[in-house]
Amino acid sequence: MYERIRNMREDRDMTQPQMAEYLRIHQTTYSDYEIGKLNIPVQILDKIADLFETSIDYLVNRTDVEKPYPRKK
Amino acid sequence: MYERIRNMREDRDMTQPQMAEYLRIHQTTYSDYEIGKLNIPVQILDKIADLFETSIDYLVNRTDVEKPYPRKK
DNA sequence: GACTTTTAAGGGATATTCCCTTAAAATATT
DNA sequence: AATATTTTAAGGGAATATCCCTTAAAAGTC
Repeated sequence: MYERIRNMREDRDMTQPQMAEYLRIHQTTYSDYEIGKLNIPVQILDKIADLFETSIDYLVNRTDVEKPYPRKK
Repeated sequence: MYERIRNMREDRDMTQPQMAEYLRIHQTTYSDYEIGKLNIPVQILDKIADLFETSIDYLVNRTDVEKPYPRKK
């Protein structure tokens, strides 16, 4: 379901437990997100976009432009 | 909470019932979103970004660039 | 093939969601 | 400036979704 997030994670050689720790959630919850079993809350997408240096729009397949607009604040 | 969404809606002279109809949810649910009482699901943000011709990143205050990323597909 | 690492299924207590009714606030009309 | 109308938000509850736990299944290593 969220192929892009999975691919970007693997590109960075990160495991689901590592992602879960960064996001402060359980590994199985993270797995549920990647699979698309659960909706990913925007707060989580926000953190993942920061980590991968991209936009939420890219993560959720709204655009093919990977590079984010300048980060606010 | 989601000042930006509220402001963009008002800029377009749209009411909450109109937004709710477009999103196919109840007006009170939409109000809950704008106020920040409820988390806005990404599917809803997606539709709002389309309607306002901007990005999810802009809607949720990740960037100050209002114009949307090139739309996919 | 056993061992380790990584990912996903099953299941359940709890938290959240969404909508309903209704109230309050804002705006328009006379 | 009172009243009617429109717009927005509070309270509350049934239904749903979430998150995590345990455990199992894949995938990778020796």
